[in-house]
Amino acid sequence: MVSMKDISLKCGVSVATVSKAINGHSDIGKHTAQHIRNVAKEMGYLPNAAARALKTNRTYNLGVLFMDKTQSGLTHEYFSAVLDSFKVEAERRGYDITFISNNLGQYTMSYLEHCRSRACDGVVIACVNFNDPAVVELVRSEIPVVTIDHVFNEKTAILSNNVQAVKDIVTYIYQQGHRKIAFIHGEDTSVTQKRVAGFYRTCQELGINVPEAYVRSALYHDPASSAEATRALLSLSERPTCIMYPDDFSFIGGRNVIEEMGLCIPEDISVAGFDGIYLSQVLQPVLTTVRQDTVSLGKEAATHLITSIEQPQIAVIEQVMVAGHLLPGKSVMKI
Amino acid sequence: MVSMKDISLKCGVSVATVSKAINGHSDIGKHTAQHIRNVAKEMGYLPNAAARALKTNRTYNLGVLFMDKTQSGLTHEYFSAVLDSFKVEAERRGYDITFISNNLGQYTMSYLEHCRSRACDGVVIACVNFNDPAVVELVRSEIPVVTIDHVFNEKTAILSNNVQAVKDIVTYIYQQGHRKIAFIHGEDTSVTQKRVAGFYRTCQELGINVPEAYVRSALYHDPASSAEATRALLSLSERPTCIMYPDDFSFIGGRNVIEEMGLCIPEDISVAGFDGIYLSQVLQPVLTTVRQDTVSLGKEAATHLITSIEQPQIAVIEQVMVAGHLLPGKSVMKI
DNA sequence: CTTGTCCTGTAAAACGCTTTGGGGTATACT
DNA sequence: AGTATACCCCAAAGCGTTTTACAGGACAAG
Repeated sequence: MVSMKDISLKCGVSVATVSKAINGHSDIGKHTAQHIRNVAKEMGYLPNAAARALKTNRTYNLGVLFMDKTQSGLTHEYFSAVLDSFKVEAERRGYDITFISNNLGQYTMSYLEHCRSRACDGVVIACVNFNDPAVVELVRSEIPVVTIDHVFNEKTAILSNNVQAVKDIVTYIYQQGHRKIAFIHGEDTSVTQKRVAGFYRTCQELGINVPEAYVRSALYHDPASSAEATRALLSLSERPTCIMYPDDFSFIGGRNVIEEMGLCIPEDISVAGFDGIYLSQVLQPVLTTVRQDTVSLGKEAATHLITSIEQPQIAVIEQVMVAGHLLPGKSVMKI
Repeated sequence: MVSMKDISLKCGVSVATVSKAINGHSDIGKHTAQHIRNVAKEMGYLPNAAARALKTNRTYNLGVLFMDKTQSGLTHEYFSAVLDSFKVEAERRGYDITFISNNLGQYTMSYLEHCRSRACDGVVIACVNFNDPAVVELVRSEIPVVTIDHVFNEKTAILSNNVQAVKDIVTYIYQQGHRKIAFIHGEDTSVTQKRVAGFYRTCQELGINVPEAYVRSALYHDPASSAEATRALLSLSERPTCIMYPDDFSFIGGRNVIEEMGLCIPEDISVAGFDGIYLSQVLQPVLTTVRQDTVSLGKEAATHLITSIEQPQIAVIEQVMVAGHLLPGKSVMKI
């Protein structure tokens, strides 16, 4: 590996000069600086990230804490999409990303310790159990953090506007003429709470009565539990005319039950999903759902994190709302 | 951040001694070593990865090159699953993982340059265009590399046994009594070639005649193209009794067409997928498919990569086959 | 001619760690 | 007692950068 020393030798200048030339400091003559840069490129010079990090305490490395109960936030399409967008923006700004975990080799280290040992410049947290003490420790630390879909008072949060999204889709369903709308929600998280609240409030605003039996609990990303909830809803004496699912994927479970009972979507029963994943748009009929803007979520997260790293003075703790986007589909019938 | 120097001061020994004690070198007295380790833990010491890397030229960082045409290998369930398993094994062995891309900030650097600048100890490559000169450059470099689902002569490859997998599922379909089996394959890649070859060979071994019209081309992960292929197959004068799809997800497109034509799976037409993703197992009827063992693929990749890093003398360039696993499902009818 | 100022460039220290090459001290062996 | 042998431990160099403090020269102003 060619180092600054090699360049300095070839150019007949000191390493200090090389460093400054490469980093564009102003106290090196234009001519010399350009020459040094040319030679550097020619020799295939690459900055040694470790050395730079050691000296400056900046690694240009962002930590990513992504994990769900099954230990794999990665296989969840919504989160992979957010992560992917985060990655793109981070790289555009010159940052690499590294996964944070709590066990490296024989060591068992906390998330915070892992970040510190790798000297991450900042961390994005999503898709984890936000009550985990190890997560809380990280959030309370001195390391810049942004969270996705969860608010901690001390750090910036990027939030999908779940309340608005639910409102939009419920309103749409209402406009299609539905008055008996059932809502299957996921397990208890802050996101779920927002959605449930949004559902009740919107119904109230629209003057829809919501029988207790119309609101049921299931699990995210788990068609089986949604299937069960669907079965319960369809066996009510007063059936809903439209069922909303925790997410597009879970809907598959509901769909199975509906077909099993010989009912047709949307003629006999209307349905709606949440997330707007690829799958939802290739189903027949196309699922009515609301797309979470994963691209913006990831990008906003990266932007805010990097700002709070590079310009701590202007960085503000805030909650950034990212709007969803209704995808009408064909699964809610006009009645 | 507490450093070895702080510990050395507190313990009244030299930093050299601290380093050796912490790294378990044998030439430090048992008693002293233990004491130093205790103090280190007590003071919350964490090794500085950058300093260590600078000195030893080992970062305990593995590069991951994952990307498809849409710039996001991440949102592809098969690859995310492989990556996730890779990550788990790498972390267990004490390695972090970092994504490799070709643009960091204003710099545009090749993959190889990126790896070198970050001093990755090794790289795993999957889900990319293996003809890309930048990828080839990386593969030909001095950096340890393993590839997934593609063979380069100079590096170890981890391969899902596509030939065997196709053979297994075709044989199963045959045993269910089918003789008119159609095969929709994905775009032309080495994986596709293996599968197509496996299909033809198995059919030949079983004595099945395969009309040219029964083998059709579509795209991976693209229900629309599979839908089209399905339409073509179903409009043949001599319809196949079973259709095999490029992957489980694409099958959704075929399924739509089949339902649209008022046909039932599997009574009127049998179908089979490939991959064994979660979705395939929650569809009704459960899809007959072959699960690619993503966990083993990721784990093997990590294991081989780390071995070739840590024990270059015993590491051998080889092709590791990972067997698939038939999931019979209910979508192929006994006839 | 002196002083001050700008402009370029340099020397050297420091970041935190690992490792080489001894150097003491105690124990064992002649 | 003298010498060899372990056994512990240390000093210092060096990994590739960045940065501070400063030096030399040119030039303008006084």
